[in-house]
Amino acid sequence: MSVTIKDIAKEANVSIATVSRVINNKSEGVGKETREKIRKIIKDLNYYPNRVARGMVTKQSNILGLILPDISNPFFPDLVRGVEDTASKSGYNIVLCNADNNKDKEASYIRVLKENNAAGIFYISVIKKNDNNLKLLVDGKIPFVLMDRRINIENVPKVYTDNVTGMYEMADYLIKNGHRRIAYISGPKHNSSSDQRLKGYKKALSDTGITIDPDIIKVGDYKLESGRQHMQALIDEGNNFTAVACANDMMAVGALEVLKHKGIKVPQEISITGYDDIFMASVTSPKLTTVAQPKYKMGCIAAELLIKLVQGRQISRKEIILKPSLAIRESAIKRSDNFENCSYR
Amino acid sequence: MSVTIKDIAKEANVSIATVSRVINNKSEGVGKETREKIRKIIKDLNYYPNRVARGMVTKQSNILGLILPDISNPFFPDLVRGVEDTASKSGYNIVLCNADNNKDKEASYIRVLKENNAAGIFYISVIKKNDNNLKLLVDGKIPFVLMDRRINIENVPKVYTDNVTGMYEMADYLIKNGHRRIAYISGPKHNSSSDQRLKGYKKALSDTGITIDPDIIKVGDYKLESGRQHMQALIDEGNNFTAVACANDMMAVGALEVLKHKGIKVPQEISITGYDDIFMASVTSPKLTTVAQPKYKMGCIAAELLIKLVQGRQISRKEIILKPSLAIRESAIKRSDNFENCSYR
DNA sequence: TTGTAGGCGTTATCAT
DNA sequence: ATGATAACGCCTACAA
Repeated sequence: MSVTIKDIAKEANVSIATVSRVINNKSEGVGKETREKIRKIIKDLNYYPNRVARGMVTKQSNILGLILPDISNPFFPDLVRGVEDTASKSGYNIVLCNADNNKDKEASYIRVLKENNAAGIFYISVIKKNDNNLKLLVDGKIPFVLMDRRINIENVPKVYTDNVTGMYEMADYLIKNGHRRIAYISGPKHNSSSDQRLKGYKKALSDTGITIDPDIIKVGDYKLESGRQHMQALIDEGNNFTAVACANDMMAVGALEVLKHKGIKVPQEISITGYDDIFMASVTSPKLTTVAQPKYKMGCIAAELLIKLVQGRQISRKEIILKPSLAIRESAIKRSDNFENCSYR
Repeated sequence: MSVTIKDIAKEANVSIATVSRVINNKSEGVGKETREKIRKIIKDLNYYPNRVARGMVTKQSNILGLILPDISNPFFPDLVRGVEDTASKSGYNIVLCNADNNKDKEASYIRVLKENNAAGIFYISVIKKNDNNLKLLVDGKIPFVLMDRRINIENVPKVYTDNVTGMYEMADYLIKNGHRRIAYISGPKHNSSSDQRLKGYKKALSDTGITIDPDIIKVGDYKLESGRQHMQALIDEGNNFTAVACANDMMAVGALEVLKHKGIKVPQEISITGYDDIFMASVTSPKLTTVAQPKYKMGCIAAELLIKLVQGRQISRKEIILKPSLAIRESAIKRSDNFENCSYR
């Protein structure tokens, strides 16, 4: 049995109310001497307050749930670190919930989180406007912030990066480097980030008057293997292109592999780009040119937001859009003029 | 305010005791009809039990702390996933604690975890026999298991992989491939896994009668940059070697980069190996030959262990040693006979 | 300045 | 088969 407020009270010959006062640093209501004495005893007995009991009466807790698809996905650790670092600075703990984008798992986590009296929830998921889990959150009156994905739901705090602009700028960069035939390996359909990025790609092309050719747009699933497959297909089908933009780094790495395996020189013959700037992007060869998201920062900001919410403080903006930036490295360069004679044709 | 057991009781015209009985599925003590009625009301009112309150009386919680250095380190996500997956299957939640191997941070997390009445703790850290935080855990009578590192402390449950054997086998593999001059880039000193791996390397060499040459043993810090630096140094100092074994993949990736940059062919001129088999190892070019640890499995096993402990059940073994295995890929091959004429000499 | 007592949502013991 | 009630550790009016 651990030491409780009662033990301290008994030892100090005061009431538990007095002890409680010094524990909570109530500035008034305790004599200086008593305070000192109690402090000493607390230390001697190695007492620490029981947050669970405290939570019962204050209706608060320092537990924040973090629901995300999968911590093994290299995109998330940085973001999670950001969340955890700033949360812990304010005394909050993070409960990790890997839900694999599975609605049932998410619902189950939400429930357990509620049962545990979690103060708030970070929610990273493929969410639709009328999502049932969203209702769970709203009806449960539990503060939450949506992260990473741009979702068209009003009145719900969210923080994400501008995926349209990110991919727009990347495509634009390719175009400015002379590329006209730019293949695209997209993420899964009906996934907001994926949709947004595709949109950015298309917009950049049409803004420059380049025809969008469905033949060189492939739909992958954000995983490495699908990058391989679609790169393979792109080549096998005899398509004509000098660059390929991938909707994320994983697929770009897969695509790069295929290219190298075929003896096609990157970036001399074909330029290739990614998205996310996961750590791996900086160690491939050639190093991957990609779109960097401020992942860690996103985590920090989301945490600050949620904590304010939890504490009932005002938040200035409900929607925070972070700017992505290009990480120009080695995998994309100026189109070579004699690309017609590329080895792969 | 959320629905409580009282609301259910009132609605059903029974006492809270009865409601409690059906909530906890007590087989006896409730009439069939009453039970049905209560079940329905629970559903209708969308009631869920408050675990915090329950914990107050049962002295239990479903919260497990996971103290690790840094989730951003690519080695950990898989392991964490293993922990979380099996924990959640048994209804336990994981509180993530990134402590950066910092004793104070760890101590602070341990404290908060105790305050939150955590049921148990996974502890991944560079721990010494008389570590103060260890005492905190033991004195606090909080069940915990040590993970990942082999630590020489009795009577404390631990699960880790055999690092000596892992590196022994890798060095042996290199030797069997004709290498005699095998450089080594070690992890930091006084780090158990690092020490063990170095030990394995040395043992493999001496078992074969190969002289250990301190000149080609460098001490890094497990980070990519130090792999770069020491590879550079190895070459600059004009050392003679045909292979270099690195104590982890990160450093191997850094070393590989330097080699490629210098135009030295891997593996034709120099073989290189890593340790850990993080995802990245499978996408470098050449793909990294490395020592694979069953990371996910380690997480699962540790979780099973801790949960048993928490539930007061018997555990069969206090120390579980997992076997590493070689992941033979492309970065290490047979020593070429004319290595004397390598381009880098 | 300090103490008393009620209550937070449950479980568990003991009656009925 | 059910109900009343103490207890878990703490906070917080309200009283003294």
